[in-house]
Amino acid sequence: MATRGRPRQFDRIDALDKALVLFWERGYENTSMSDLSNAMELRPPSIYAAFGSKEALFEEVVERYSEVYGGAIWGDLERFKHPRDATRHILIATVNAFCDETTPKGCLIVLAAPQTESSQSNVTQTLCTHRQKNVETLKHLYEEGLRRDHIPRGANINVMANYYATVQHGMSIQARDGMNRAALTAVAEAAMATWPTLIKTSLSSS
Amino acid sequence: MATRGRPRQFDRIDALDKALVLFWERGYENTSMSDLSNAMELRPPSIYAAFGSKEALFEEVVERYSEVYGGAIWGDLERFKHPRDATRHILIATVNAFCDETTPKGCLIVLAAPQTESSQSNVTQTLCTHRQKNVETLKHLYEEGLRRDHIPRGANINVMANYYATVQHGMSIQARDGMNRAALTAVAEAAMATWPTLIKTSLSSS
DNA sequence: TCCTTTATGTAATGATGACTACATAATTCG
DNA sequence: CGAATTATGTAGTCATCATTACATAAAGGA
Repeated sequence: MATRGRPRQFDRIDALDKALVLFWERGYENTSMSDLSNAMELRPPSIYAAFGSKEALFEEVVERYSEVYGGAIWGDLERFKHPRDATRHILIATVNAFCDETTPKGCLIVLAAPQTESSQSNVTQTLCTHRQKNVETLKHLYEEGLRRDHIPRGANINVMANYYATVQHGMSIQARDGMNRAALTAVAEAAMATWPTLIKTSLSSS
Repeated sequence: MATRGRPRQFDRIDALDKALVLFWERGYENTSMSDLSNAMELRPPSIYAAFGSKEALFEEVVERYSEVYGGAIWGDLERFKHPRDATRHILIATVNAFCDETTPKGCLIVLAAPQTESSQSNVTQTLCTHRQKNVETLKHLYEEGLRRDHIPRGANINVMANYYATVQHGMSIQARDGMNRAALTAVAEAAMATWPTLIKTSLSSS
């Protein structure tokens, strides 16, 4: 894009990834521009020139997080023939991601900002939207399962999607609170044990 | 205690409850002393005289929240003969609490502060401890169930406690994200549908 | 009544927050 | 080379944060 002028003296993606780790560890509010400046090894004007503002930087961090870390969980679900297998993969990949020793525990999308009830900031809106997107992904997965007769007609796929999303969100809290891989795996297996009952339409509501 | 001196001109509990609502809605970091001063209708010196500091005020808020709102969920579980019924009560009472139109959605203990990975503040420590306490309560409930043969020997009660705690934590996120009562109830029922499988010791790990 | 004690209100205080003005450096274009 | 353009570093700006100094008010004890 910009071919004129002094070239940027740092790798934009490298810097973004350093900001990502910081936001992931500490959350949005608890990470200051001063912290970011230190971690990214950049002076504030360079950060502002490259990313615009703290909020815009965070938005980019969330996008990158979705691609890099979300991809391992939500990407390429088509390879699973059965939606049950896809769901199990989602939960197990979640455990793997949340317990990776080289990254902060739990999910940035869930943990980076407390949801304020009133006067929603852009940051909380962004995170909420991303969480909703995952619920939608689950719904589409189960709609496809209905179409292919892997899930019986009459099963409440909204409930199914909400249920597995709820478990996954809860796992972020637990992982950050220190629950280990074995325990989280057991929780994932427990959630999968519900599958046969869940698809049997016995449950009410939307 | 203090019988001498000018008497306090406000109700300490009233003021605490007003602070509670604010912290519940906005979280710890997003609530300033200025906000609190307005909501509590007190000047900062009165707040500091009565509560010590923002952090100490928050600690008291968490205690009161546990008593008032936690009590409806975790209190008096002995009245249930079967741990399954107690667990169902916990989840349904959770839905009722999270969807009460007169209070903020979800749980203060889960939502009031993002868990920072490194350099844990006192606030995040306090909240983490309270969450762990709930897991312990579930464990004791299931230990008692084992003793009374309501849960078969060999069932992994740690997994059970972790699982239901995870679902409950996830429900906070979902409630704050806007999930309605019907949908949350369905999630609670889905979680209860796992019970028969959960007690059948088929699941591994701790 | 006067002294001690505690509470309140006004108005700071110092720290830290996000962000930027400005001078300088490094590049491309003509 | 010189002009235009973009990036960087220094050193700020202004707002807001939690907290408090100080003067005053309201109570009990002697």
